[in-house]
Amino acid sequence: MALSLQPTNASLVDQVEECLLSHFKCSNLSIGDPIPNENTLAEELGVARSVLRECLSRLKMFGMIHSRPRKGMILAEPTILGGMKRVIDPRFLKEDTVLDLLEFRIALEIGISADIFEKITPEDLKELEEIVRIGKVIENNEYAVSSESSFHAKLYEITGNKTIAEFQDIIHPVLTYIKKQFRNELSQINKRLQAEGATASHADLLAYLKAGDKDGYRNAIERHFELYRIFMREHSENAKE
Amino acid sequence: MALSLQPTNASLVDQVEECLLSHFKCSNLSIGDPIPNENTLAEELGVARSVLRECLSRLKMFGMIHSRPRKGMILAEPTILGGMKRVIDPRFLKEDTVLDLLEFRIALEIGISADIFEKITPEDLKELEEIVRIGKVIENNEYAVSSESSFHAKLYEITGNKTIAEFQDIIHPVLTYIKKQFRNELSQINKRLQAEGATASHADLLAYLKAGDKDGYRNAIERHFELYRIFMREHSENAKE
DNA sequence: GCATCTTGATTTGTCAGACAAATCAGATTA
DNA sequence: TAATCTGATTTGTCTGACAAATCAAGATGC
Repeated sequence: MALSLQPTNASLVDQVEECLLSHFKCSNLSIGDPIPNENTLAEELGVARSVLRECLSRLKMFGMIHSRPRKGMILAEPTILGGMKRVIDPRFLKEDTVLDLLEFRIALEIGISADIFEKITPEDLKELEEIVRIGKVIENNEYAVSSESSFHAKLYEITGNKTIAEFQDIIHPVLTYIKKQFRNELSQINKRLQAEGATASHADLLAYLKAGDKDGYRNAIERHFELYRIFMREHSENAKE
Repeated sequence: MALSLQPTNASLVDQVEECLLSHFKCSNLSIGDPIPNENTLAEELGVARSVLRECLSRLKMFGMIHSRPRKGMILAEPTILGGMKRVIDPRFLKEDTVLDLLEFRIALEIGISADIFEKITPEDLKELEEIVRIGKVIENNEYAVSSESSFHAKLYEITGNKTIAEFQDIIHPVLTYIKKQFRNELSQINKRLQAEGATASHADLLAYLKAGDKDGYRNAIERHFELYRIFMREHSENAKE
């Protein structure tokens, strides 16, 4: 084991982090393998245990290292979005970033259309029907928000892709924030769209899913999000002035 | 300021992290605002400075806190994907996760089609042309990989969405890993697809972009990734057996 | 001989205190 | 008034200590 820090002007913790990560990458360690104890690592790196522990603490945040007293530390699979979850909060982010995330999320949901059609089962359709049914019953109610989110969460779940599903879950607070923060603008645009008959409800989406109409669905899901697309366009134009 | 830790069985650092984050969320602090110095914070939380520093170190990793000697610490906007960047490496991840990321990335790129058509400029088209031209010249060369990635990076850039562009950048090593790791399977599938004429090259995609043919582009981009879709399908079927 | 208990060692988790380096504010001096 | 010096403050790093948990092995009792 050759752990040596590159001389930079970065803090020791940053250097140690980089060194440890690259060491783990190169040393063919796999998940579950034990790693040396803190004193050994600190000594080999030539830093104090406190510095090493700050670095280990970062890695533990990602689930990349598990530690138990006396048992020592082992490598584990990092939860890719685990760290992100902590800092994604509209209160921490600039408006630009929040809108970027909205666009990100919409693009992702449109992009999974093909995956959905490939993997959807009759059971999934039943669940979606139930969600839509409940959503209609409690329309204009506070619970409509929960129905809204369960519908989309279910779509993500159908892909069978844990990372995508987790992403949708993490980004959820951003969406509720946007809906609340820009309620007036959104509602105005929505009225215009509904007057034109250019909207697509969950029921419409479900109908295309049941019919197996992939192209129909794809157009509908784009219409479903057209509200936000227009909002973002108008909002960025207003911001320019 | 009322910083109190909830009694749990989590480590002190985890508790402090949660407490600090929720405190920052609730206390209407905005970007650039100074936060108390380490000794004060540690005292108010009732923990040692080392524990607090482990927590601050985590937050610094996300760029959420900037600190300079003597000047103290200030709040900053976290870089959402900053932490992710460090741990996304195929060597750390299980195969399932790597394939999830591939699917994630493909879905995202398909999903941004509408955004691209909305925002693309003549200059963008010129750049894409140049990238495609270079890619053809050096076909079957090691530099083809670099052309491949610049083409897609450019597409992401056109969206004007920093978060999406950064995501593409971060996930890039995963793709090169997959191409290398599953070269044989991919090449077999590719031959079959090319025999059927079911592929779509960068030149094809560019042609649709230049023609402003949105539907054509969308179909082409799906064909462009069909190779990976088939691979994932076959791979997961093989894994079942 | 076997099961149980005790003891000691190891490792992480937490704490306390110290000093260096950088930087700022204010006093001092030319 | 301008430049310099001094001291204080804050982060960055180091050292040492102890508690708690756990495991291994030896000791003890039957």
